[in-house]
Amino acid sequence: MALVLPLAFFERPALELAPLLLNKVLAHGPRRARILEVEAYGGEDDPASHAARGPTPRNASMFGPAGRLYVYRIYGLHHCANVVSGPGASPGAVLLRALWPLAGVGAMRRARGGGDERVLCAGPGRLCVALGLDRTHDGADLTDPSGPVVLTDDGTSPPERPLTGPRIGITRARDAPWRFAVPGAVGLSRPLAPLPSGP
DNA sequence: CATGCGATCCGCT
DNA sequence: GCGGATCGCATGC
Repeated sequence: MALVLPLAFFERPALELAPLLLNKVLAHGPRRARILEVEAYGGEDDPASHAARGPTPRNASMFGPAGRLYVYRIYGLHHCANVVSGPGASPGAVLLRALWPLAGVGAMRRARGGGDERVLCAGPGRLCVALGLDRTHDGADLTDPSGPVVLTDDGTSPPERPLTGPRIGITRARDAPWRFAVPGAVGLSRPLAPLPSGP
């Protein structure tokens, strides 16, 4: 039984929220997919974040309440979807980088013009096409059960030891290991090695 | 007002 | 591996 996550769940900084989003389920109508890979983006303190230089019409959602979607267009053609973090209206968001298709796979494949199950949602731009997310969903309230897009918990816990590594494709703050992924997951946007040491 | 370039994907080489 | 597609914003004249 899948429960829509409450606002309180999102009321934490992006870096803290990011690993907790792993294994949660994003639903857009009949299309549902499990979160496999994310990246945290902060506020003024994070030079790689869209929020680093203050609010604009494009990134306004990052400066609003937590638990909303922040969807933006990149390179003129692709969309990227983020979960806005908290607390309150402090800027920050978690970029969704890869999902695993759970339901509505036919619709996803149609939207993307075919493709292997493992590739449908493997990448920030791809998952937006597969789930049918674009700028019109910017600001959508993920905690509203009657809204178009919701984030649910189907009882699968986040991994105790998520894979971590540097964020992809950025030019500033390249060293910060703010990318998180489910260990052993098939269908990541790019490979992510486990930490070299462990108990 | 002009320019540059970015949290990307795909097809061809 | 490389380049093309192509939008919105930030920056600098």
